[in-house]
Amino acid sequence: MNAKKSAKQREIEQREQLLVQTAGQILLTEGIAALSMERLAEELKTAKGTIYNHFPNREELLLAMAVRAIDKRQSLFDAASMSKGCPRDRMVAMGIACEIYARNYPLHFVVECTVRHASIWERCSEERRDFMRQREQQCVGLVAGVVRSGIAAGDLELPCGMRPEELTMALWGLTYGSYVIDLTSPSLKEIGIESIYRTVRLGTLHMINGFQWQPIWPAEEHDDRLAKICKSVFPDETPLPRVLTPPTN
Amino acid sequence: MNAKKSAKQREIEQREQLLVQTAGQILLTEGIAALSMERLAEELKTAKGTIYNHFPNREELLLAMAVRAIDKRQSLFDAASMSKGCPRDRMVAMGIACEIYARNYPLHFVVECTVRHASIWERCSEERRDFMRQREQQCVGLVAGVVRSGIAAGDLELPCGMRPEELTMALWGLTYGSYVIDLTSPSLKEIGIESIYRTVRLGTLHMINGFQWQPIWPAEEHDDRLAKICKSVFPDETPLPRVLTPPTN
DNA sequence: GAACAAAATTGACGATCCGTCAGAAAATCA
DNA sequence: TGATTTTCTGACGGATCGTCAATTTTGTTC
Repeated sequence: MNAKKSAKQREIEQREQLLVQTAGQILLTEGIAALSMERLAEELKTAKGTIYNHFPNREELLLAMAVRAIDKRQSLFDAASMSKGCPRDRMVAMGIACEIYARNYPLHFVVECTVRHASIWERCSEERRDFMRQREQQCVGLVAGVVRSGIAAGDLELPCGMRPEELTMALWGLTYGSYVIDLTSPSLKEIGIESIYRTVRLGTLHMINGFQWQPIWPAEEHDDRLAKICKSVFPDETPLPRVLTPPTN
Repeated sequence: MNAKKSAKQREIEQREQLLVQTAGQILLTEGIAALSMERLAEELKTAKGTIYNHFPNREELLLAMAVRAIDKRQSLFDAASMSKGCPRDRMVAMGIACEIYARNYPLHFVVECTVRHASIWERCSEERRDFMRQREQQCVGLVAGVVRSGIAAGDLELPCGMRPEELTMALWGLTYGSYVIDLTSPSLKEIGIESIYRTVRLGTLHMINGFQWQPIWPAEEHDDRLAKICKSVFPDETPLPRVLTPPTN
């Protein structure tokens, strides 16, 4: 009985996987406009009603995709937060996690941005929204934890009663905002931005330097340092290229 | 003939104003979902076709609202770029412009964010998109100009061949990203962020400090400095409150 | 394996909203 | 005033959402 039950069960679960996956494919290649329930049903050779059996509406489907995305992000953050080295190196690892996420998992990032929009967010069940909120808080918590360890180590002192979460927020805003603009802004090249990753790396580096988080190093050394941390903390991810200085032979 | 023609003409133009204004009201109070052409027609006691006489589709209406918004933003940036004082003070004025924009013109900011979304952007005419691109570039240009004047004055030296537009981009990402997250993130309070303006001010201040843009001042003095600049550059806007330190009597 | 119950699937359907367009109404002209 | 141009109107076709009664599939019991 259990075996047979799980036969159907498994089929359904498999379809849900396929569903989310196919939706992702469409979203990434043809944009959100092409992602209709009809289209999805057609693609999966099933009826529309069946899809509504998995998700009560389109928004919940998107949020399910977002949960997958934030799972990945959190796993990257986890690795960064548990990396060896001084607190500042761990914070660099956090930045690397973000860059890897934006570079190597474009679908995840697009989904996160999409879900953030009011028109979608407002129509989701409170449960799923709570779930997302929790995850978001956990991510912030991981970064803030690194800030705290920096303070504990005596490497960093925050001004004006600034809380670790507030520094986290500033870094979050910088990275998230930059990648969003890159995603949505028509013509960064024309403006004179060759690589958004350059500006994010330079921006975060100097913000942290501005807070006097020890040890401070100049921008010229950053690529090397980052590459080393990247290799040791994220050995399975495709390594990040240099973007600040040409390679030193 | 001219007088009579412009009678009708004026009526039409007036309606267009009212149209954009009403659309803004709905967008701000009830969200983008409530902003349908039917609803708008009803609100204006006119037929749907008449509205389509003004704008070929919903997206163009939104973009028209966005143009208004960016006009306002640009006027604030203009004032900042032409303010007296050292380059760094002018850059602070730019930050003030952003904060005023986000605080005092919430509709404008929401519209800018909305229009940025692919589903809307993709469906606009190339003319309007070009227009927006141009405006965006002009805004970046204004900020980059202040960076350049800082370099020219010998107050600032950018590392790694960083271009003024790249520093602009980093600041843009930080402010834009933070305000967007504030707008769309469910629960910043719970995370421990009492005011997004605090984190943006602290973040930008320390990033600029990190770049060693002279003169450097500590965070404790920032509120005072900012208030003074705000008062002198934007005398007509409601002044920004202190957010970093309590008032010193 | 047959009869029955439960669960899953289907696609037609009502509802909503977009954008169009032929005809009505209003404004302009001669 | 009558002709012509401009503007306005709302019914319509098309797309998509989400529902639900009917149907098929799956599971259970004897």
